[in-house]
Amino acid sequence: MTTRPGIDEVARLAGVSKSTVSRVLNGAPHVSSRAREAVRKAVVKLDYTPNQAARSLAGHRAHAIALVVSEPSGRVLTDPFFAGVMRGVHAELAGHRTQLVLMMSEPGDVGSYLTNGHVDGALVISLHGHDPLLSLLYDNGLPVVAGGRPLAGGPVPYVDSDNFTGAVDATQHLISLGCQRIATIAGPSDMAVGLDRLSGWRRAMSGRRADLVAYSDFTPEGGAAAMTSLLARQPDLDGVFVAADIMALGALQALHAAGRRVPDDVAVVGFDDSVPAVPPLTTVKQDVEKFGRMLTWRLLAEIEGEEGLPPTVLLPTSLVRRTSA
Amino acid sequence: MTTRPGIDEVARLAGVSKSTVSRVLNGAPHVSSRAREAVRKAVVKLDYTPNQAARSLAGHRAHAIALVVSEPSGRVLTDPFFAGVMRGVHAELAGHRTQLVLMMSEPGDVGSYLTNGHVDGALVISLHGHDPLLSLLYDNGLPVVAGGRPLAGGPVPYVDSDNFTGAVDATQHLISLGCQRIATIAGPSDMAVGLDRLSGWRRAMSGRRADLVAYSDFTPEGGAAAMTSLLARQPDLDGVFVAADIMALGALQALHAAGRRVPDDVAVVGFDDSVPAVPPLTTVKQDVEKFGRMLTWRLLAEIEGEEGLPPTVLLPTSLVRRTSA
DNA sequence: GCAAATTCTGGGAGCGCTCCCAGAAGTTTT
DNA sequence: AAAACTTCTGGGAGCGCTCCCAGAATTTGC
Repeated sequence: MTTRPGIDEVARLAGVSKSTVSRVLNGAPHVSSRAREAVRKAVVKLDYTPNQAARSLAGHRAHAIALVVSEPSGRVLTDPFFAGVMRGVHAELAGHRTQLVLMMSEPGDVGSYLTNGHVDGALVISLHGHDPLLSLLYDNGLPVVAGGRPLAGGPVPYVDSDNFTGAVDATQHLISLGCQRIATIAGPSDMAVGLDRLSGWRRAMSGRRADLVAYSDFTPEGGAAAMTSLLARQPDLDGVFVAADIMALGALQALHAAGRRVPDDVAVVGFDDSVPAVPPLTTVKQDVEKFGRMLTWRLLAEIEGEEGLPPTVLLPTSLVRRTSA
Repeated sequence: MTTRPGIDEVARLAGVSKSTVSRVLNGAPHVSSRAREAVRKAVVKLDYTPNQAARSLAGHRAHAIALVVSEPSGRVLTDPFFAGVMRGVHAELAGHRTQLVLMMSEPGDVGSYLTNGHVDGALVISLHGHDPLLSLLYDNGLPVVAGGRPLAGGPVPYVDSDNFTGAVDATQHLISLGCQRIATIAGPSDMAVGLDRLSGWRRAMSGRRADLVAYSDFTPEGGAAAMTSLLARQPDLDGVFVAADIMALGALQALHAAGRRVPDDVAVVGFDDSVPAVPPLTTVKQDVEKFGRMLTWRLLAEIEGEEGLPPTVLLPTSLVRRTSA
């Protein structure tokens, strides 16, 4: 690796000063088109890439944002939801000369790392309960956007799927199918996504018996266990709304093991449209990639200091009919 | 956000010089335990975090490594394999004060970005065909480790699962079950992982008719299509080795749609142990998290300039018996 | 005991940029 | 035509660290 060209080499080759090169690089105004062109050529010729470290140090901008996964075990990574979001984040970041730094938040020092100028902003997803991380960041003046409604409320802007409406649609579909005893496998009650989908189910079930609820944890194993216990409580249940496809996978296994046919004996509706299954799941589709893009767009806008940004963005969902219900 | 404390504030509070603080921070020798202790206390009291940008600039180290996903579409992100690897990378990075920067390699400029000092090394995974990226990086003197054997060969160190042996085991299991007409759904032929698993199948099939091969692309849809075509060619096939669970999911759907019972009519063995399915898949398990850890360990060691590092690390696999075969 | 080695410490010169400031060049107004 | 702007340009002072070097404190050898 030969020594990298510096900004002064570019300046020399282009016949201008460092300052002018810097202006061109940062798209600042007050540069003659002749100078701009000369710099452009020099940059290409030398294959020059500005040194991020120096830029950050001098410019007080990190040129990086953090994606904080607030999950001790790091389990979320396996989640197709997470993968989709990350793809969206990446897509939106393209062309912004901004790095994506990935963090897991188990160690308590994440907060101070983030508030200490290493990143220009943070995306926080998979937030549980009343995690103080969000307000810590917010109070320190770091631009933050939450992925999924934070349970704690507060002034932090967030992007979320319309989980409530999605769950209502899913449940109504089950009802319209003629199901009489409809259960639900809900997500963790310390996350808004779990609560909101459960609320949707309750809303749609109003006027009916709505006590067949099993809480679980967004894992296939958890879904299987929940299904088994539901079956024990109500052997003749004929419909179930599972608050995540990933749990539905487990539920399907449990149903199969218990000798129930899907959808003939029990109709199953999932949420996420994230995994293929046997039989193919009827599910509530959410556009996770768009989710990631909105999240990132919102954060970048905040960092740029744009005015009048919406505090909340709710993305629509849609029911996808397949075989399971 | 109040002004962050700098190294000189720490120095002042600890009653020593900047240099000494720097030494303590970097674990350099020749520091009295008294000074070390004083600095430690000051750091805690001020909640001091060193400024990465300044460290990088002055120290000629980026304190960051890149995880390069060499997949145009970014599709890999959805793959449970990728998620597991990333978890491993993260785990191994903990305590190394090193950032993980995520990159997709579609734009051609990734190479020059990487070779221009923004990262201390790179992990390249999901490499297709004879992608020139690896040698570009290697030739520029950047420490690189490939995740999965690079098809192009060359001097770049790599970490891989023992795909060949795993495939042999899977196929032999099918044979020991008494299957007579064993097919395989292979991965893409421009990736070593696809080729190696196919070789394993061929090895185990030696002496038998081994022409029931369908190539696919590590997606559920592709797996379904491959299964369908296989069924058309050989309606009475009774065993199939699918080179990835994610494809097996699709194959299972196709089998189901064609009215075949698994495992009674057709026994199915997958690879990866990455997804739950109905019926639960018999599959070749590989420890993807360990994969990520090895990858990272190898790269960090290379960056540190350790001697006598193994050019290649092969991780063992094991057959997990479940219901599908 | 003193010289020589060894461990420790502080000073200060950069790392490669950005950004402020003052001045040069060019344009419009009176 | 000079005055008053406006657009452009270069110089140079940092940003907060690391690392080299020389000097102070301490230990060891004879």
